[in-house]
Amino acid sequence: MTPITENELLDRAQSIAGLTFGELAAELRLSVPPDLKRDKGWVGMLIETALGAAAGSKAEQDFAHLGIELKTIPINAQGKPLETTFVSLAPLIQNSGIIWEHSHVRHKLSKVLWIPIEGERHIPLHERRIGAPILWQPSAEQERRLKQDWEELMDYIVLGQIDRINARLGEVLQLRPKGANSKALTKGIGKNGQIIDTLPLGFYLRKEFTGEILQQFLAQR
DNA sequence: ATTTGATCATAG
DNA sequence: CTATGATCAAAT
Repeated sequence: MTPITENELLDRAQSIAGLTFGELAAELRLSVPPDLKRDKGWVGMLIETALGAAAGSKAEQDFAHLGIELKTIPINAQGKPLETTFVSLAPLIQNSGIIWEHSHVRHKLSKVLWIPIEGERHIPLHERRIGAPILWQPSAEQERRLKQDWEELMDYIVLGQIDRINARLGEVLQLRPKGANSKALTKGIGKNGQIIDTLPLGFYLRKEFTGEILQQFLAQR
């Protein structure tokens, strides 16, 4: 049952707020793993299922007809993010001519339904609770910062400087490995413009940025 | 204690 | 491998 309207999606998200993972999983007849060590995406799938997102879909956004991307975000008791947020893989080849306006990062972040979830490891997984949903669109200033980082990071990639990339670059957006392990390889552009084997990289939002989003909405409540 | 780099499961 | 969903854990 996929939500037809934005309000329907929001209502459904509101209705699961306050539930524990155990309670929601029971309703959906899903089993709760002991922890997330081997099920890192379990909470995301749980929430997707509960809200009617197409499971395992390859679509650009979870609710493409609504133009909305769904993201869970683990928070501590103070409401601050415990992890960075993966956005999308970075295009390491055939990327000349790609501009911010047409980027996957911008598209995915154009409208996000954030579901804060309790993420502290001392709370048993089945007892962790789901928070109130936040429907967010980047402000002009937030998008400006995202664009600035994206352009800086893409320059490294396009100009054959992948070897100089690390997670310290970027104010709000960073590039980090995104693969099965450190042996997973993909094609990239080398120092002399040649094709090389290199680690796949993904764009991630820094915790400070997502923390700002959460605060922005807490302040208005 | 925090951040960077590494890693896990699944579908196609 | 790419893309979905992310968190783990070694290094700092």
